[in-house]
Amino acid sequence: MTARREPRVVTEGFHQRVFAVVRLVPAGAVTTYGDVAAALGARSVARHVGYALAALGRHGASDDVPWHRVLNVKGAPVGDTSQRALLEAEGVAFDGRGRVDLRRYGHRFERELLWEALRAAE
DNA sequence: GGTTTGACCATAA
DNA sequence: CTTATGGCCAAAC
Repeated sequence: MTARREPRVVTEGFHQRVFAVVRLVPAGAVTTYGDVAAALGARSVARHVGYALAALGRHGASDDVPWHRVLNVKGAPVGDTSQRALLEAEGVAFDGRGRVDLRRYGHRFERELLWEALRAAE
């Protein structure tokens, strides 16, 4: 019989869910592409998180999404240089190499809130 | 409608 | 530290 497909993470509402997760990150905290992906169920979709956020600019629906709080796993901003200024304005400190201490500023997603946000995004 | 390009991460050598 | 590879796409050209 045909092989059973395991549930995918990147489904039709993927972009919406990425945005919903990013919205949970409060000012003064940061997260990473990998963490967002993990919150959605699979770390390997980190790339797709990037794709979704890149698409965000095209769509112009980034009003509610604090995209600047998303860093790469090294704790460094990706892309726009204004990202650093935005974070510093929220009280996030950068080290000499332009990196953020993720252990200090990294946001921990709570399951309850995550559920709620994801459910609302559907 | 094929080819190109793009906000990434973990792992191995 | 660097380089290479694999991993669930989707929009623009």
